[in-house]
Amino acid sequence: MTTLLTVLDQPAELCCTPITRDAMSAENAALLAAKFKAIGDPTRLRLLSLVAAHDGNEACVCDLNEPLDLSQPTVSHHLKILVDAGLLTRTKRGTWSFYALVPGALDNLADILRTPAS
Amino acid sequence: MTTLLTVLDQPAELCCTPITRDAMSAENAALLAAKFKAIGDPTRLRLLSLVAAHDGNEACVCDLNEPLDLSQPTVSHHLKILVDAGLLTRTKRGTWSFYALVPGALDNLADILRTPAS
DNA sequence: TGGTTACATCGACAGGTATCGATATAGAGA
DNA sequence: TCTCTATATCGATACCTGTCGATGTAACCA
Repeated sequence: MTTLLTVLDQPAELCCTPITRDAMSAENAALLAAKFKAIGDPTRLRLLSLVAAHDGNEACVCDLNEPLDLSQPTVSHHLKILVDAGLLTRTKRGTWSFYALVPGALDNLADILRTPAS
Repeated sequence: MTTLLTVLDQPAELCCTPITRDAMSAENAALLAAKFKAIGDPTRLRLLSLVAAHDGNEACVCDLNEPLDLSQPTVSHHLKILVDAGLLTRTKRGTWSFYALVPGALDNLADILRTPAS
């Protein structure tokens, strides 16, 4: 009886009473699924990877468009989904938009997946 | 420059050359996204949680149907997706089907999300 | 053999999503 | 102000997905 899939994250969003054992509530499941769904897409995984590979975990859109072989609106669409999921932040500097990893966001998701004993 | 989102898993599926730094390849992204997509659904997250909450990380379908408030075919559909993603295994004993966590599967996904330095 | 139980599969349908071209917006520079 | 560049948003479309009732299947039991 491992106590898997606990909910420890989302301190920003006022929700999610932590469950340390037993099954996951429907509300927590919905909130977590939204985040995993955001990274459950090849393009968005690559975008996260590209951002993480840059200095300061931050990248300009101009650096993200070319390697993906997708139209600019499509890339912008995926970036918006990652921002809405709380995984990236957007900062505008001049004409350029910079996307950065939200510190700890991916680690929080990792903690949920890790089995204690295993 | 963190070396995030490396690919360490899928030893069973003959694929995925490990990338320890730099951006993720399209092939790895597709394989990983398929797994994250499987857990990117509230019902499937709850199913994983229910299975993990049972002794031996194994549960009978009869124990999984009732707490979800979904039809039996729908639950069966979600379980199949989790099996296809390599996260659960199915074992038939008599009339009953038992689903169990694949050892290490979720931990491998967690490793991919974890940022080294952070 | 026939019935019952447990579960998977099928077919259909509604809603979601990834993608694109076209367009809007907004900042920089002349 | 006018233009150019960078990016977001819009509208449309094709495809995917979650859900259900109906049905198939296989094991157990009488």
